Amino acid sequence: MTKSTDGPRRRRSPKGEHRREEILDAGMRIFARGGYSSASIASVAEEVNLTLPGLLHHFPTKVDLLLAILERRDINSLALVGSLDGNWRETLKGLCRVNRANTEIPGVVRAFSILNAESLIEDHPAVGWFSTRLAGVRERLAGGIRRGVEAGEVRADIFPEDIAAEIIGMMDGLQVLWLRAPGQTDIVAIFDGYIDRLIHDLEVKS
Amino acid sequence: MTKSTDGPRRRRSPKGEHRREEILDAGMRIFARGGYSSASIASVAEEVNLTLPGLLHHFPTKVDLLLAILERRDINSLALVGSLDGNWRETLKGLCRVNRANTEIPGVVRAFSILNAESLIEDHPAVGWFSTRLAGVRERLAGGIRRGVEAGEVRADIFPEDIAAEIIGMMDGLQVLWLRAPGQTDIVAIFDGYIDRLIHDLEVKS
DNA sequence: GTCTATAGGAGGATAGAC
DNA sequence: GTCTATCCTCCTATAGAC
Repeated sequence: MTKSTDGPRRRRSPKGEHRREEILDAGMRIFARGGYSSASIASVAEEVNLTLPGLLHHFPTKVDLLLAILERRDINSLALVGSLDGNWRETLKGLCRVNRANTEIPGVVRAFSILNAESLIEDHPAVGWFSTRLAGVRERLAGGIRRGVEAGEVRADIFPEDIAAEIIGMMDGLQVLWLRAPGQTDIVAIFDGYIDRLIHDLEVKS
Repeated sequence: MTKSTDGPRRRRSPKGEHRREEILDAGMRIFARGGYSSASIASVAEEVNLTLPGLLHHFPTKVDLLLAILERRDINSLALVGSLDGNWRETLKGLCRVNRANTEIPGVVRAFSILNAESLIEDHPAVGWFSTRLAGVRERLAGGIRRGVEAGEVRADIFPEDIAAEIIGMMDGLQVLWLRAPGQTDIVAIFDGYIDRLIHDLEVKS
């Protein structure tokens, strides 16, 4: 009853909790360099000055480590997801802010870009997470656009789900281009320009 | 002088040449399932009813096999690249045709989507190929749009390189979404709709 | 909570016969 | 051109001491 209740909180000692966070940070860095399958958890252990068994005490398997990293990302991005519920124009502008903020954390973007494609592999441990996440973001985005249609602000001859998929595809695709050639890709200007045109095209002409 | 001249042609026996093609096809299928690093060349050998050393006779290392697959893709896509040189509107419509044709070969799209992101990894054997390819396609695309500007058909206040990057990002990103949820993503309709709006937005208003 | 030591397995590549 | 047999390296994970 004291240990088997594995809720989101209720962790061990403060020191262990701190170690846990360190390991998650290091894991993110390692996965950012090589994705999941080609990365070794031994290198993660090395990054935090632990031996391999020492690390495995906190995360029994490599999959556990990956899922913990993904889970933490979910929690951290709740604030951003919250911004998907207001006015449709604000929603799209919010995505521009997310995109801009992402340029400050290329390591995180890198890890998730690689993991995103890698999770297309059958039986990859992250398939579930990315599928669920995609469905959720797409539904929220489509919902925002749909409310714009219902409010008479957005053209009624478009499909909100398709527009949502288009936007997500653009964000993800641009990130890969940006990571490959950062100096030649002004991802902020490109995405802002795209969203500006999209807003203009979606608006009901007055 | 007879063997050391390793030009693009000049292969061994007809039977060997046939085997070579079989192996490349099988390699594509295997990489489509798991990308490069998590795939084993032994499974490729199994697909063509060869032992591992038997396969390594044709491609000495795993990297050689990967590069041969990429090289062949280059040759096969020359026809498509050729279509990037005409009128800017036709160029963009040509991309729609490529996108539509891609829905017929999900295996190839899958392999290249995974490899594309995987090659972001430092020292990945495919970095060079994807970098060169991206630079080439982007330059050709931007060139087409630039000629549209010079012809007075396209607005002069846009950056052709940025628009080119935007389009490539959209194509690549949509492919990942489509591969993850094929039934819920009408990639042809979405990309066609995007290109239609883009053409409209780029046109100089008359 | 962290260590040493080690089991156990998979994958890439080579040597040499046919 | 294809095989059998083998080597070596790297990785995940476990056992058990401190």
